[in-house]
Amino acid sequence: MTTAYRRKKQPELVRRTLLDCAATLALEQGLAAVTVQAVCEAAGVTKGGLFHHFASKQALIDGVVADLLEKLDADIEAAMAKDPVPRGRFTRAYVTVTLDDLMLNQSSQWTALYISSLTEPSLRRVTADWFARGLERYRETDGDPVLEMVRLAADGAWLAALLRDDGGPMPDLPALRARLLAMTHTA
Amino acid sequence: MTTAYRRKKQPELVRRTLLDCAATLALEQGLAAVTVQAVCEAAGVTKGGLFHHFASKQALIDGVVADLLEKLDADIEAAMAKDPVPRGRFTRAYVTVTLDDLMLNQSSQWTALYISSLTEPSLRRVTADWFARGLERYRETDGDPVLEMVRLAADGAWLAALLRDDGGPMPDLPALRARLLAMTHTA
DNA sequence: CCTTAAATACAGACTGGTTGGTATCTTTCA
DNA sequence: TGAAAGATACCAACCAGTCTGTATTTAAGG
Repeated sequence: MTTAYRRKKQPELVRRTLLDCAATLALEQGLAAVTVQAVCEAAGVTKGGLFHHFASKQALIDGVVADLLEKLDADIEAAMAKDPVPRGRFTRAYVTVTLDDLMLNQSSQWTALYISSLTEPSLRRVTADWFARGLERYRETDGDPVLEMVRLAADGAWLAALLRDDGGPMPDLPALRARLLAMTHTA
Repeated sequence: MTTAYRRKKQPELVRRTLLDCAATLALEQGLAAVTVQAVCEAAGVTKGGLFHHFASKQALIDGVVADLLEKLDADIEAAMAKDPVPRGRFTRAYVTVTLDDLMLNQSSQWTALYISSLTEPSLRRVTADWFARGLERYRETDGDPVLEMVRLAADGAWLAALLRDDGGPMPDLPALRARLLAMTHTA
């Protein structure tokens, strides 16, 4: 870890690396494995370095979750921009973003971390707010109970993907995706 | 904690209490709050007592999850016994048990703990096995993609319920239940 | 039935290791 | 040169787990 003196200083990159390593640790070894020391080691930085960027471990975790939700927001809005039909637009974007990510990576970057965040009451609040905001913003076009059910099914698929690597059953994602999207038009 | 000498010894009840307290702690304060000391204190027992009943902390957690899945199995089989129609029977039982529990308790006994178990890779395997077993056993009557989607939606509702207490949006459960059950018949 | 001894069910202090966090120093860059 | 970036050493708190001791049950023998 004495290497960081020699390499060119890129604080923004170090910060990102710390966030990524924390997320990866949570994903691969569980939330309990996300210790400050472990994150530092994975990122090739010492504790002094980490605490220079983040005031506390909680700040680091909060940063990871904030990053996660921010990226999710951006992806959803990008998907919505391509959709000309107002009705169910948000739901389609939600389904698309969710399932496409599950299909691309055999281990979703977010899924495990997102689930982890649900176990910690403080982070639960952040996540709950995110959902409440999204629902309220698009209530007029996506308030239909059928659309709500479609989104719930996408969440369920998200959940199932968590268990995929451990031998859990996995639905046919492309077929599920097509079915859910079709339901948003017939509603 | 010197009280346990005076009170009548009921090892089976103490064991149950320890399991319940561990589950409650995970639910209300997050998985990180489930320390051996905290569980002991909540159960009115010292560490010596806890480690008399459980060989390790992991054994305690495993016991909690095993209890959870066992009860879930029993509830599902009871619901299936009342259903005369073979096709989709398992899915209907799954939906019924899941949503009825969510509707009864404002904070489901299992939900948080079940989610917590997903963050720990070792417990993830147990849960994945449970799902795989259930799916394989009832593949003939409940293998239809529509039924699968119905179960996923129930899982999604389960997830949403976790966020309910923190201000998250909550679907109309009775309506959702009716809709999902109806879909198992038209499939 | 009463006594007694083994087995069970806990109490409570203690330990080695790990945790998040801090204080201080060194290097790099503008 | 001065401020940012990071290293190193260190600490108090806390963790799971162990050890030894004590009270309570249980069961056998008389």
